Amino acid sequence: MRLNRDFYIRNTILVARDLLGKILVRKEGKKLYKGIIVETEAYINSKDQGAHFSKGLTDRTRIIDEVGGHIYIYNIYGMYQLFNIVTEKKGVHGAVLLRAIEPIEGIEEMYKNRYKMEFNNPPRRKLINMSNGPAKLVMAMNISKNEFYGADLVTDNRIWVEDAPKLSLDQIARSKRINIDYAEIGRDYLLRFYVKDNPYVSK
DNA sequence: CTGATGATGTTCT
DNA sequence: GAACATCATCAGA
Repeated sequence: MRLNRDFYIRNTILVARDLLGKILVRKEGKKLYKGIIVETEAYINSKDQGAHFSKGLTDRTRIIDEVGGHIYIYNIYGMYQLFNIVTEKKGVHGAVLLRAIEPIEGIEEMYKNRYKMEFNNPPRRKLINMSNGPAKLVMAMNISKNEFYGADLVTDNRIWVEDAPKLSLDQIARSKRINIDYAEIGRDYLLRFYVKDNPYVSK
């Protein structure tokens, strides 16, 4: 079952936590890719200097004004794109960054997307490296800003999130977010969530 | 295994 | 002109 609007329009931190264990599904023609979401980060209100929208929206971030469930993708470091899910009601700003997934279906195709190489008995190291980071999972699932900026996970037929049993709190760990040391207010917030002991969680 | 470094170009000041 | 929600690669231990 696809997650519906009600899931996404809640408090951003709850959405970030509850996305753990859910299944990100990407359909590309006849190919189907699925991965368990194992790591997320919440970006919250205007006091959170780590959030791109802390000083108001720009052309890059305009979609964050939309109702929860829309996709916010942005370019970073010239060569990468990061995937976020807009949260909260329309007009309330919040987003969740997906930082890692555990591939469970379409693995060989995802491997080709990721490495531009045939899947041929690869070492475990390379399987883990397929999607254990925010830009890596975007490459594995062949998601691009051009095609997916502003798409709606509640209605789109190329991408959505499937429900799965809720994880227990003792399966979930929490920490500071990665690489936002520049944010004097916000860098110490415990807004990164990940599945304990899952090998696909980023290093 | 760890830490350092360079790649690369859009966005914002 | 600087900053950047990252990754691959390489040197050293």
